[in-house]
Amino acid sequence: MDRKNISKAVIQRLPRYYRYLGELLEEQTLRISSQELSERMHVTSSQIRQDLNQFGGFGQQGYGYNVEVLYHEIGKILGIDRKHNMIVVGAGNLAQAIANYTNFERRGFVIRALFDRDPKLIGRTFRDIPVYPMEQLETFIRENDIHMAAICIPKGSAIPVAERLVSCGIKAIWNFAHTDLNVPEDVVVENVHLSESLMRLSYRLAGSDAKEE
Amino acid sequence: MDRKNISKAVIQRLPRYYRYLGELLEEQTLRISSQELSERMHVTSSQIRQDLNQFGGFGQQGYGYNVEVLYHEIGKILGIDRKHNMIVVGAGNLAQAIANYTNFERRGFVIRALFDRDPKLIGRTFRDIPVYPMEQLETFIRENDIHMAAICIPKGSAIPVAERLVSCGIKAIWNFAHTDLNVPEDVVVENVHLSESLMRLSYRLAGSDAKEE
DNA sequence: TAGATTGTTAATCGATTAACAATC
DNA sequence: TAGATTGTTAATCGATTAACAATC
Repeated sequence: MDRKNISKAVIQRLPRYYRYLGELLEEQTLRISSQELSERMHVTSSQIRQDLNQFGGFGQQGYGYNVEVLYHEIGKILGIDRKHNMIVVGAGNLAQAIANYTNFERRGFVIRALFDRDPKLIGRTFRDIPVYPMEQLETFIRENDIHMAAICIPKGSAIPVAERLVSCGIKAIWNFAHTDLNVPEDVVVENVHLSESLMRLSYRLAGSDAKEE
Repeated sequence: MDRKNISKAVIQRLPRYYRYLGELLEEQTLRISSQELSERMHVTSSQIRQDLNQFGGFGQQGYGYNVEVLYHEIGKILGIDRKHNMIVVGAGNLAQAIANYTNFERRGFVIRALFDRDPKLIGRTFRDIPVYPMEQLETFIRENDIHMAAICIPKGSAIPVAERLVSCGIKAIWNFAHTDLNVPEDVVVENVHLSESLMRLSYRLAGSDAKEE
């Protein structure tokens, strides 16, 4: 499957399909048509069929899609059919929130350690996940088959930390620091810029006020 | 200014412009051309000019843009020239992270209270922000001019909580629960679905592996 | 004035939707 | 077989980029 030409817009939507299919699975729904799913998700059925067909013909004419099959196929596409060993740089509130959230682990994302420079945090554990000093970052990554890292530290140190992560082979960075990272082509970065998200909300709030008047 | 026809793509980029202009301001840069800014931000200069012109002619031919003026203009557009009173529903790790992050307040987003149903959390404070019981939600919102709320609770209770928020006049919801909310037209929702963000990272990681081979 | 750079129109590119033949 | 619904092509719509006249 050549993923190079899958558009960003489709990838953006893929996890949402996965979530809705998971809900259908819990409701023990066996099959669903693009039409029914489109009503639930508030998107067009055309888009659903178009999106899914980027990856293969998962449906069946006259029947629709088998919920369980489609759920697992999308899971495979998203790479959550395998285990991902992760670390989190930073051990503050946000890092703790991520460490304590058990659902990531259910999806195959296993957090092996947190790293912080604060001596008060080093040695503590969250759900049995230990906090180590920053000095041990590289060694731990190399010795524990880690290939994903979350950055949950203030923006000032995020860029040098990203460089350290890249230098010891990390290929995917989940970046919560309020800055853009500059990484080599073969490293992927997913930014979660919360301030920007909040500003977009505030923009739209201002806009909806204006329209009311 | 008619905001109805501003495209989603532009709004998505607006806070990022704001961030870069803030950095330029800190560096005491007085003026910047769309060309220079495009190199810093890795977007086309054409897009920058096109985007900014949706809101007005902030630049000057032959000169470029005055950094300070543009910074404040975008701030106004984003609605961060005024104060927004917020509450956070939930007082767990994620809510604490949000409460402790002082930068939101610097942008005008003032968190007035957290709400939780856990008696162990009620009465605690984070940066002087108190945690109240869920029963006081409506009264507090009505009496303290709150018009934004963050939802940081498990998905099971997110939908009824959103309904309670809407019923007492909340017009903007920052939703961290892993579910979609169904709200009236005049209420805006900004979703932060962390699991989905992580899955997109994992998808791209898998894709970059494939390309290497 | 000459040079620089915006604002804006036109051209291109990509994404979404509509339509329908294929097929279960 | 008849009905339903996909997979896929074509049409539409929107967003990005290129180009350049306007203008500081």
